[in-house]
Amino acid sequence: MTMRAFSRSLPMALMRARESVMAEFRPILAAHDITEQQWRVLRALVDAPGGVGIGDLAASTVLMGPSVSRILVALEGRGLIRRSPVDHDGRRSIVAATPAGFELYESISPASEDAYHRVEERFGAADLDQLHALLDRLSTVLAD
Amino acid sequence: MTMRAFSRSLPMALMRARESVMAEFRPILAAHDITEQQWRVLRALVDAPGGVGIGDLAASTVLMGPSVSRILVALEGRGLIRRSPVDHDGRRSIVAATPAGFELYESISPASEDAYHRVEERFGAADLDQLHALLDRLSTVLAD
DNA sequence: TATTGTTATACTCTATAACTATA
DNA sequence: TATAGTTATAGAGTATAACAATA
Repeated sequence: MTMRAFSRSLPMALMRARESVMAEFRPILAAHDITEQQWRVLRALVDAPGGVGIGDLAASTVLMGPSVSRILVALEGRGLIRRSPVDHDGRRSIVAATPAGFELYESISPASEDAYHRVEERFGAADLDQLHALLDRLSTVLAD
Repeated sequence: MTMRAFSRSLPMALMRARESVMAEFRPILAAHDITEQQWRVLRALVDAPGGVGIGDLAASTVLMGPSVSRILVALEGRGLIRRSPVDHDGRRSIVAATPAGFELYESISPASEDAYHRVEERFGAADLDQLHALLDRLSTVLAD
């Protein structure tokens, strides 16, 4: 049985690719004093203007519950998000971006879009579509 | 200009895919009491039996220098790697896996190969090849 | 002076468990 | 009892700067 070379490691390939892409995005986030994980949360909230439950938020951002809790405290402290109680269930709460949160998102978004387009330009739009499709399917078939 | 949906984020897609794949590998590493990053280092060393410089090791494993330093201390403490001085340059050292390091690698490797084959089976060998090709090219075109 | 590698520091996230409040 | 979310804790990595040794 032939051993796969180190470079054929799928997790490594995915990580290297992610690192390469994030190198384009990281300076933008750093300039706005927001971590990658905080940005993931903010994006998820902007994408769901009606608000999201905290458990769902953790799942959609691929973050642990405790991490989400701490991130929400930080974002709340900056006035970027707010929590609302849920009727008939005092355990839950719904999180949503505040106007300031949307504003921060909008101020970061153009540079982020530019970075994405630079990637698209260098890599090719068709290949990028194909890559997205493959990645989504990989995540889907491996999900239990 | 249409906003890309949250789910179209390339870094997110790469991370989700990596998470899905790592879910297959993580229990194997945990069972051998080795972290993901330690495993990356060990694999890199097994892949380069002649040894590698520490700077090159950091680059090839996508780890920071200080992280590599600490990981090497840990692996050295378990007798899995050794350092050798480099002739004519007292600043450098070469790191290589010890027999115990190769042995640990060999004891983990079969389960790791199995996991990879399970992924291949569910995802399709041809698509996996194509994914690898796209990921490698993405990393290449974005490398400065 | 520049380079290789280690050490120091502050911050963040992971991962698990314990805990609180509610259902 | 089970669930949603927070808090506590231990461990590891990120990122940068400072440092020692050597070139």
